[in-house]
Amino acid sequence: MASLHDVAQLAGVSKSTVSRVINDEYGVKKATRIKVMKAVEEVGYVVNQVAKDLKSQRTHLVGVIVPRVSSHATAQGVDGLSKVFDEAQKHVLLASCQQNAQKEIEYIQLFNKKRVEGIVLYATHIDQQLVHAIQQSYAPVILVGQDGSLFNIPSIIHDDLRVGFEAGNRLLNAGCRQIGFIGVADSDVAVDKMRSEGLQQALQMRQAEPLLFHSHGEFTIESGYSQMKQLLERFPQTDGVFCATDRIAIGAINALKDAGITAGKEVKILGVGNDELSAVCAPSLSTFNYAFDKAGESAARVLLELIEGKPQVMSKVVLTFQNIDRETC
Amino acid sequence: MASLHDVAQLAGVSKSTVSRVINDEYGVKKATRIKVMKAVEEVGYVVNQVAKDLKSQRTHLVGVIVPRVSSHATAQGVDGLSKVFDEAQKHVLLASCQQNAQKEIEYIQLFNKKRVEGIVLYATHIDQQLVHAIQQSYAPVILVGQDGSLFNIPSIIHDDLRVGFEAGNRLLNAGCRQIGFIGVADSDVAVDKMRSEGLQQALQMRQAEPLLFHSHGEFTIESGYSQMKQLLERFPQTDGVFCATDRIAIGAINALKDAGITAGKEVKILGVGNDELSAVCAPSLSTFNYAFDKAGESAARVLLELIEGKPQVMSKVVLTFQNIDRETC
DNA sequence: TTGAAAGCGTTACCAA
DNA sequence: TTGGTAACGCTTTCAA
Repeated sequence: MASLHDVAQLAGVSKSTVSRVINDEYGVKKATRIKVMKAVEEVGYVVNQVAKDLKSQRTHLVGVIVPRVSSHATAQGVDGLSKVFDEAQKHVLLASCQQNAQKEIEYIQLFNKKRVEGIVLYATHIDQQLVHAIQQSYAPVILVGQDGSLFNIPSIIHDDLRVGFEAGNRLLNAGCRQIGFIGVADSDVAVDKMRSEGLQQALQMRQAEPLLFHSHGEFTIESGYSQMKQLLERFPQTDGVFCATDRIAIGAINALKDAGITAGKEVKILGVGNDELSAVCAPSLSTFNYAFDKAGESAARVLLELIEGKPQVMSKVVLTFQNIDRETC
Repeated sequence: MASLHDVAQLAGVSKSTVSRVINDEYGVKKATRIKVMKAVEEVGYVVNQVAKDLKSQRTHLVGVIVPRVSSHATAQGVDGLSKVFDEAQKHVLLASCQQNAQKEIEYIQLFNKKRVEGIVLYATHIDQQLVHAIQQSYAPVILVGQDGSLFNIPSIIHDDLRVGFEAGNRLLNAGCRQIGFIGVADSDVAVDKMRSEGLQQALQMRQAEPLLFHSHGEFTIESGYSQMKQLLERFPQTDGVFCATDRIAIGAINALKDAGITAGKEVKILGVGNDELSAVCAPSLSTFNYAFDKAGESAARVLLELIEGKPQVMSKVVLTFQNIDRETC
């Protein structure tokens, strides 16, 4: 592949001159410019950005780490942040970890070798190892979805405590008395811990019955289904269920259906996320709208400021949500 | 940020020696090795991959260009190809074009500057300009979703003609006589042209009534809804509709519902893709399963072979599909 | 208006 | 077993 050197030779000028022409600098005679441009055409010269990056010590690269891209939260998020980065002329190096938490750390290190200017990390949990890796990172890291502010890692999160609190109030207002929670791994602070805690706070404050159950499963429809099925047997008195995500909630709706129960009548169901699925399923799912695209955009914007060396002004951004009332509550 | 040079100085050895230690080459005295490792720790040395890439003339980078990531086809595809590239130690530079076709070309050029080793392009249409840009690319390009084999661009596609043909047969077998097609932009050969053409061929072969209508819209539920609504007025005799995608089909189901018609009874509906939505909506959507994850994996694998300099053995891979029978047909 | 040379951080070859 | 040096492809400074 042709280099500046080849072009220079063909045009009969020096590399410096070719460089000047390529970069539209002035102070080059028109005749030389044309001569050079012709040579560029002829050899099919394409700038070597790697060399340029090395010379300039800037890569214009940002790293994005996600557990997987085919989830509502991350897909929307990646589109959101791509847009912002694109406008800022940054390019996205994407790593999909296939749910393998160890890889998050490997990618943080890899991205540092690649000299990315910043990293957006969609985490599902946060432990000592991860915190350490982030602190070791030369490139600034911003966390999305989990709260790392305790460790001074700037974070974009959703208001998971309040969403649980709201869920409790919505279920109680709908007349529920025996309320349970279907969550995910308890290492997931945002999705499992905060949301259930908010729910419990609401029950306490309203002096309702304490939480009937809190079960742990996966982020899938199938998992929601099988959990709800088991829970129905153990807790037939259940009349309200708050599910940590919409997909889990849809599984729960199906389990109720199979048991001859209509979600929204005998048992109220509430999800989180406002996944497209929730509008389409039957009965349609009452939920909370989480602005995943805005989360991505915010993360990108905050990271850009950090990259530009602006002082870090916030320790976290907590995004709000909207109640979405449909048929199941 | 510390470089080999700094480490060398601190350890009191030459850069060459440090390089040898870093890269685990043998022929280094144990004592020196330890001395160097200590220095590495001390200055927090991190390899500069940019310099390494320049020196070795290899970036281990592949570019992936998508119209957007938050669609079933691309999200699944990106996860699939990420997995394969990850195993092959390649890293993914992702560009989300926000449906702006001009950007596809810009990104092909940008990626060449960045010296990616190959490019996966999810295209929504294919024109002279795009073909030209691909032919100019030094990095091999593989197309997903559209057939570029006519221009000698290796392509991974779904069997869009046959899916239309099958759709025709399924609708006819279900007793439909007045069949229409709801498509997308007619510049989209794969999704609009091929699928409708297959449908027409089935109608012809079975000597059924010719296609009642062929309308053009967007890839959204809303668009499917508004089109179906209009078409119902113009063609009240319709008893079967093949929709170019599942989302469009779901919009159509809702439009029928609003008109007091049950999809699957008076009017049969068929979609394409087996989007998760199709299993969850009511009535549930009969469709065709497209293996988007496999498409991504295939693309990655084919590209890897090209990168490794293996001869190009195929001009396209046509993936098959499965009929998914649910309630609407 | 142009060119020569140094240097970005590596590796690889040759010499010591 | 180690070190010096050139080279990867570019930009930038200084001199001509």
